[in-house]
Amino acid sequence: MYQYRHPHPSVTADIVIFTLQDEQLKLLLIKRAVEPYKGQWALPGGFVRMDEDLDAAARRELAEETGISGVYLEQLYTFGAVDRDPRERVITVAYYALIPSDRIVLQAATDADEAGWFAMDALPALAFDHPAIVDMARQRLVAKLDYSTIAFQFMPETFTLTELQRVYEAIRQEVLDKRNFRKWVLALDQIEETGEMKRDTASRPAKLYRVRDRERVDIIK
Amino acid sequence: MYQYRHPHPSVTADIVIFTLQDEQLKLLLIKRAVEPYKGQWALPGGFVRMDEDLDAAARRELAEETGISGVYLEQLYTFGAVDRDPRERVITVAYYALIPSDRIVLQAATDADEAGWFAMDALPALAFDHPAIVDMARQRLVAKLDYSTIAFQFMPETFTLTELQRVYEAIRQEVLDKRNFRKWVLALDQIEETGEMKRDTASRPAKLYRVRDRERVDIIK
DNA sequence: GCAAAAGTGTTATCCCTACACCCATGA
DNA sequence: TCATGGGTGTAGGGATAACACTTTTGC
Repeated sequence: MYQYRHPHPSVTADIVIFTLQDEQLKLLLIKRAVEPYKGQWALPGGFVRMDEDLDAAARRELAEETGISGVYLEQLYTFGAVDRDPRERVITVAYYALIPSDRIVLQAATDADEAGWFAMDALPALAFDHPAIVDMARQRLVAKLDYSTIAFQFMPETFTLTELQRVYEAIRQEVLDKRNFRKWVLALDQIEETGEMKRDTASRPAKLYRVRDRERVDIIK
Repeated sequence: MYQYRHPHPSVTADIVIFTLQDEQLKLLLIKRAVEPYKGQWALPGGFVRMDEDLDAAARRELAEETGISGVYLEQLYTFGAVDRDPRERVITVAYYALIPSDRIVLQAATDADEAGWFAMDALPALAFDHPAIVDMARQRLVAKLDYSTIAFQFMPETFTLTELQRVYEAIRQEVLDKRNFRKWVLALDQIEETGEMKRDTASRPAKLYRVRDRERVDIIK
């Protein structure tokens, strides 16, 4: 048992895990195996251990749910309403992560019945205050499209300009002008031609590009 | 005594309290009365109570240190490195607040020896990881100048356009063109003439303005 | 009348937007 | 040869940036 002179809250890390699949923005949810909200869908997350930093806790949860590491992860906001968990005071540090579309294979879930990808416009009912967390994450992502290179984090190793444009269109929910998009994205000077072509389609082959510095997300403009 | 099956961290709320004084961006620090870092300057802050939301904890600390309420307050980031406090695991939810320049009179400090305003370019050594918190708060503030009306939160009830310009210049650390600044700020349609003039100076009187909706911080552009 | 700060417009440049047709390939 | 998506340039409009002199007051 652990004893304290004053009451302490629990602290968890929850993660909004985004990816793009079928030209749709999707996120990973798990079905809760225990009360409260047993059987409902929720964000992956869990308690922050005493010997790990907040970012490390988020990365660990991400790895446990998806088997994925080395992706973009950013702290979103901390939610701490007194009654957000019916059992006890739980403060959650929310993160969001972006998964390249070629790495979305899920491994067997660990502490949940099931896990699955859901399109943003067809989400099931969510447990706790998770709807508010998801909503803030979506807003942050949309905002960052405009002033950072965050969208590249969704792309596989190589990709065509049209594929990249579809990513922007899916997140911003609007169609973009092809010529203007290409001028803009090339002017960013963040992607380069690989020299290869994408040949599998039944039309003219498209040039393949790669991101110059995959690790880095720049603030632009 | 409070007992738990698993260890729990402490959670605090720390606040970076900004104001403008003598055309300088300043922040409020308190001198620590207890170990660790006894006698060093630090951000105001304290434990989040079990029955108060995070924002409420920040507002309470702000009121205790300054006697001020009803000002702009925003969550900044949550800092939770394992060893950021030498005593025990302490996770802090950092906030920043903006105080109008005519409300900076401090009341007697409660749980600190002393409190004082320090110019950003002449800060003393700070306790814990507070330098990193202050740095992030300054960056957030500078960024928000560009895309929100946050700077109005520093202004007193009425003010001249030149006084407003000095605020932007102090935060951005650069001089701005008078004509362009006036065109820009008036086009925002957020301030209006009071009809009064500022007469106390030994030069031509200046028109006084007020903020249309003092409560609100708009995202612009 | 002089010092000190307030107030005021125009022009050039850059960036963003709108817009339509030809090209290379596989079937 | 046809269907499919790939690839390309220009012109107009709006916003931003540079820039200097006159006005009003107190002393």
